[in-house]
Amino acid sequence: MQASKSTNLELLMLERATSQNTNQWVYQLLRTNLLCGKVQPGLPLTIRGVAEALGVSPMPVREAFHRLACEGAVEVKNNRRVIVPIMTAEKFSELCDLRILLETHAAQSALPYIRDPDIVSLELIDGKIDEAVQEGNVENMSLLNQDFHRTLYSANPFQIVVPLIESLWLQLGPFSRIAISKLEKIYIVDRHVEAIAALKQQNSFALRRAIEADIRDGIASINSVEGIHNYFEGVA
Amino acid sequence: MQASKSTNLELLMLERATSQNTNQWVYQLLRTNLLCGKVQPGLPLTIRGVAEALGVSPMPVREAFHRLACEGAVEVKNNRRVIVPIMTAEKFSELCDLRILLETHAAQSALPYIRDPDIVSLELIDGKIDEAVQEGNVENMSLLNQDFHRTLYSANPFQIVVPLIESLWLQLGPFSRIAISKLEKIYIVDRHVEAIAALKQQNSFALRRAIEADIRDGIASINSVEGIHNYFEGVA
DNA sequence: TCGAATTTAATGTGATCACAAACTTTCAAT
DNA sequence: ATTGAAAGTTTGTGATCACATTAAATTCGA
Repeated sequence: MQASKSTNLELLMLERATSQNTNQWVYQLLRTNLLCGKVQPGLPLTIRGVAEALGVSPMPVREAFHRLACEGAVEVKNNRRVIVPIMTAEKFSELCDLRILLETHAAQSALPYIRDPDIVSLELIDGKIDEAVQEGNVENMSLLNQDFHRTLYSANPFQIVVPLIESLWLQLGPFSRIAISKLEKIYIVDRHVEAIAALKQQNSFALRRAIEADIRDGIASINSVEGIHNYFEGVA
Repeated sequence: MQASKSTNLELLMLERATSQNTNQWVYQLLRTNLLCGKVQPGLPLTIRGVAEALGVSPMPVREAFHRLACEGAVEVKNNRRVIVPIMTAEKFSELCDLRILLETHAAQSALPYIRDPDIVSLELIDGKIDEAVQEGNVENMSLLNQDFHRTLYSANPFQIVVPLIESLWLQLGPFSRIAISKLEKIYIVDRHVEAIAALKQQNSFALRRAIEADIRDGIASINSVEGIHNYFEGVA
């Protein structure tokens, strides 16, 4: 009768699209929860625990774990226990460097392919972000922000880099969520508006600057959190 | 009695380390075969086919396929058929750009952590590469070359980037193999030696230049292959 | 003889099960 | 009370199976 001991697992539920099979649904659901930081670093995950929580057999969960592990989204310990990785200062620094490196490249590669409908989409997303900010909906803020960036980079039909970037987001997600939740208020210089302006002007340099500033702003606000360094490494 | 029709599948076999379980063994084996290009683009892969070839149940193969798919190493078609992806000119160009971007970054990030034993390891690997070149062993050439780069970048204990780079290698592997096999003779300016020299001097700029040159040499030799463009996209 | 429809085979998916490794708890001995 | 081993539980792994979907082969009709 006792449910799986895999701690109290709170997951953001997602509708299961009719087209996607159980594998994909479970994977997407876990992925989304990691991206928006719904699960906290250090949280142990068990196959049977998640399977019960989702009402599926252990099989799709097992596969999802392995896929997420190879993206660095979860960590398989020597004991073959799976946990949400714990952030270190060095990892955080490296992840931020790589975000800037890859995302500025992705933005510039996408620029020649940007058309008016793309810009409309981006402005739509940016509007939704404002709503999420006003509502204080942190999960949506994260997910929509990622949506903005992904939409921009994906304008390049030959892009290879988005999956790499998403891997970085996955590794940053749970930690970032902690930091953001501790932010008193979220001050925003809307770099997205700057980016959209650069797109309209086909100004590659301004685009790079806007994207880099956007990322750096996010990093800065995380670093500004009082006592954030306590969340590096030392979690029980 | 009829064996699985998944074409004539020739795989480079790997010893199964006592420590690794079936999952890991199958994954590593397929991964290595993709990295060194032992399997050719467009080749359809079936779970049961590979499982029979390896003498394991379909389960570990299924998991390996999904993991490789999320690394971009294999492609899951709409019919949920799995094939080795076919290269396009645009993908190739983008993959090369990303290699330079990420690997020069990785090298420079690793530089401060390089110690004498690391250099010894690199020189050892470089020696083995020369052997492989003289033997004309293309698989070993690829694998050892990757080994050299991976060893260099991994000197940084906080590196995040190696899995991203390996994803690029995986996508380039099968295509590169075709190109290399068509090369009359392999001319080599040994950029590895230049890189090692830069490491010894702790010369960050020279290191970046050597790594970039090494990658560009590889690209150039692929592009120099007569009629290589026929292997873009149009494979039956 | 060729093409469309039906049948047959093959394939991926997801669930269940048996097993071994790892972790917890229990209990006795110092 | 503390330490140690042993029993019990939980967990990941890998194999097998039933089912739905898709590809291939065969058959039937024009």
